[in-house]
Formats: sequence, structure tokens, C-alpha cells
Amino acid sequence: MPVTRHIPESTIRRISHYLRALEILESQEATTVSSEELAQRGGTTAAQVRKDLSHFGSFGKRGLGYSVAELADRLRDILGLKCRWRVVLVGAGRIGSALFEYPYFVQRGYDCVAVLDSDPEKIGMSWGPVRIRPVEELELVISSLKGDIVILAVPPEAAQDLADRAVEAGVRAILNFAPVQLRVPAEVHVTYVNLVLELEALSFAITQAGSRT
Amino acid sequence: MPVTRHIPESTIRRISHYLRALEILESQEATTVSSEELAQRGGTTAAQVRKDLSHFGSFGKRGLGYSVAELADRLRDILGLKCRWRVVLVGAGRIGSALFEYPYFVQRGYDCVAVLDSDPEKIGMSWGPVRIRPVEELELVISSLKGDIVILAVPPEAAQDLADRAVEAGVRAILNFAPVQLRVPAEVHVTYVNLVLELEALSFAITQAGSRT
DNA sequence: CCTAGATTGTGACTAATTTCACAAGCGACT
DNA sequence: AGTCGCTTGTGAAATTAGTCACAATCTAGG
Repeated sequence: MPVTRHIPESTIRRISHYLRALEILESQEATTVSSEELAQRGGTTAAQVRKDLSHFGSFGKRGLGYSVAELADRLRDILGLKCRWRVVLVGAGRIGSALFEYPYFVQRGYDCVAVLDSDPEKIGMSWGPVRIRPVEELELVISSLKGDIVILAVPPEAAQDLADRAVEAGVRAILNFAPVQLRVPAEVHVTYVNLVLELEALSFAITQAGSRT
Repeated sequence: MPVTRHIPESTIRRISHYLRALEILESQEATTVSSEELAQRGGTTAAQVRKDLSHFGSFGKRGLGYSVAELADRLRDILGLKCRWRVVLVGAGRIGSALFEYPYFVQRGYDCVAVLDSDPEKIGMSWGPVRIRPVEELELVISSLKGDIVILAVPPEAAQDLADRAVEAGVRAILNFAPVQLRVPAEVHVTYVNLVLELEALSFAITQAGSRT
């Protein structure tokens, strides 16, 4: 089991897709699946599926394919979905609110244990069982509630400072919606969701396609 | 000017970052910038900056660097930001609402010209100057308002059908927030924003980091 | 006009990722 | 038990992306 090897980011993303496909198959009571089928549902090729999985071991049976339930279980393990994660949401604006209500987070084991904001109007409001707290309590919240992941849904000018404080308080993972590059120590993992960037990729693609002769 | 060559997706994403950095520099009245400085602000290396730009031509002056205004202008051109884009938003739920209000879209030239939803309770409501329309009018809206880009912020089970209809109506770009892989013709561009996937990448990273000996 | 210092643009190299191709292994059927 | 059809797992090849190093060339200053 080569667990220590470096795994490409893209492999991880595909693994997530495979898991989603497997869950659909589970709900359809399928018992086995081939790399070919998994590839189609995940939008890639059979060879890629097998290569991706081979990074983590060998889970299939030659001539037969993969056991849906077993592979799904293994992938959940790989992605760290065997436990629940405590998420601290910073920013109770539009985006924060949408994320808080996003049903697939809870479904996948991500529990929003706290919401913070800097706006005095919002502080004290209750979102379901969670009361919005002042952003000053970030360190307190992270340590007392043992937050694993911080989601930053704040204006760009506030993001770096909050990231610094979260890291200082011991968080090892940040999901950043603010359109700025964060500077964090190497052991802290950051993923970016940059909505404008996604649209720009599209307008580039459309423009290019048109100008190609 | 090698415009026809295939450009890596990752280059485009970095170009977006460079443009953001340049706009900050513009607001600080800087007139020139070196690849080194651009690299630091964009989170990459000087060589990478130059290689990325070289895909599109040569915009700098040796010994001096790049003119901030000129390069920003050129990058806007490359990314297709010289015109305004008409975006049709499908789904007026939490995510849709957050996107509709997202200030950076308008700032960058993406105008939400219509909002559609399937919920009778929502249809007819006014979001600022835009009235929410029934999702049945998708084709009509795309053709009458000349929609360029469709944003899908709908439940996964509805996404494929809506994508098919949007493509049929002539849309060439889709930004998909539903956690499903869309099947579209090759000439249609799709980018995915999959929030769960981003969190999974983080929980994987944390888990791995811990288990590495 | 010539030199010094700086910085680009790019071709050669290196690293990473994906694709290919096929031996190995499994189950079903005879 | 032996054969057949199918599907995995994986090294090797091909492709793609990123880094390096340096010639080319610009400005400034004497």
C-alpha cells in the first residue's frame, strides 16, 4: 500500500467524482462496477480510473470489476470521510449563508459548528441552532470547538488577516472564497473558490473558439 | 502571435490572477512591473509568468518590465473582458441568490440579465430590476436576451436536462454548481464549481499529512 | 557613443501526468 | 481440470506542464 507517495491533486478530484458515481450505483443496488463504467460516469477514461486507484492499493477483482460497496467504503476512507469534520464559517453574508444551508456539506460529514461575522447587526442572530458570533472570537471558537476547517467567505481585504489568525489558532485547512492569494505556512492546506475566475475561463474559451480559424 | 496554439487551462487561471494583481497595481498608480513582482503577487514564479504571457505574444520591454496599464489591457483582451457578457442564472435558491448579488461579477463585465426558477412561490418575485421567471422560459430567455453564459445553480437531478436545453438554445458556456458531470457537445464549454469536492480535497490533505510517517 | 545593470523572451531540459498495451488473474462453463 | 472471455494492475511510452539558463535588448548615466 503506497500511502506515502505524492498523489496528484487531480487524482483526488477524480476520486471524489468516482465516489459520487459509486453512491449513485449504490442507490441503484448495483453490486459491481468496471473501471470502464466508472470512467464514463466520472468523465474520464478507464485507464485513468485504474491508475488513480492504484495509487492507494488494488481494490478490484480481475475479470469482474470492483465491488461497489467496498470501493465506496475505501474511497471514503481515502478522502477522510470516515469521521465528521468541524467547520468554522467566517462571514455571514450572501455566500456564507448559502454555504451554511448547503445540504451536501452535512451529508458528507462537514458540520458547521460556528458562524462568525464582523457586522454588529448580524452578531447575535440565530441561524438554526447556531448563533452568529463576533469575528473577534475566531481563535476562541477554533480552540474551544476544535475546528478542523475554516471557510472564509469574507471581503478580500479581510481574508489574509483572518487566515493568519486561524492558522495561529491551529487550523490546518482553509477553504477561501475571497479573491485573494493567501500566504500561509506550507503545512496549512488552502483551496480556493474563485467565482470570477471560473467565468473568465469561460469567456476566454468562447472568445478563443470564435477567433480560431 | 501564436493565438491558435492550445493553451493550458492552468495558464488561463494564472492570467486571471495576473490581471487581478495588475488592477491592484493600477490603483496604486504603478506604471511598470517586472515578471518577478507579478509572480509574487500571483503566487508563482517569474519564469512561469513569462512563459504564460509568451503564449499570447510579447508585451514587455527587456530591461524594464511590463507597462501595467498596457499589460492589463492586453490580458483583459485575452480573457474576453473587453465586452459585457449576458449571464442567465438558473436557480434562485441560496446559491443563486448569492451569485446574483456577487459584486465582482458586474465589476468584471458579467451582467445577470435573467433569473429563472421552477418554484411557483419564487416566480414573479423581483430581485432588483430583474423579475424571476419560470424555468420553462429558458430557451425564450436565452434567444431573446442573447444570453452568452448560463449559470446552473439547481439540484443535481435537474442539471442535465437544463444543460441540454441551454445548449439547444445556443449557449456556448455553462458554469455548473450542481454536483454532477454534464454531458454536452464538445464545442460547449463547461466549468464546474463543486463545493463538496473542495472540502474533500482538504480533508484528504489533512488526513494524509497526519498519516505520513 | 559606450558601458553597466536590469529584465524579457525562448529553446533546452526536467518533472509530472496521462495514455497505452499487455501479462496476470478471476469466474463461468464444459 | 481446462479453456474462454473479461477486467484489473502496472511498467513503459507519450504527452503535457513547468523550470532553467542565457542571449537579446532596453534604459540610464557618464
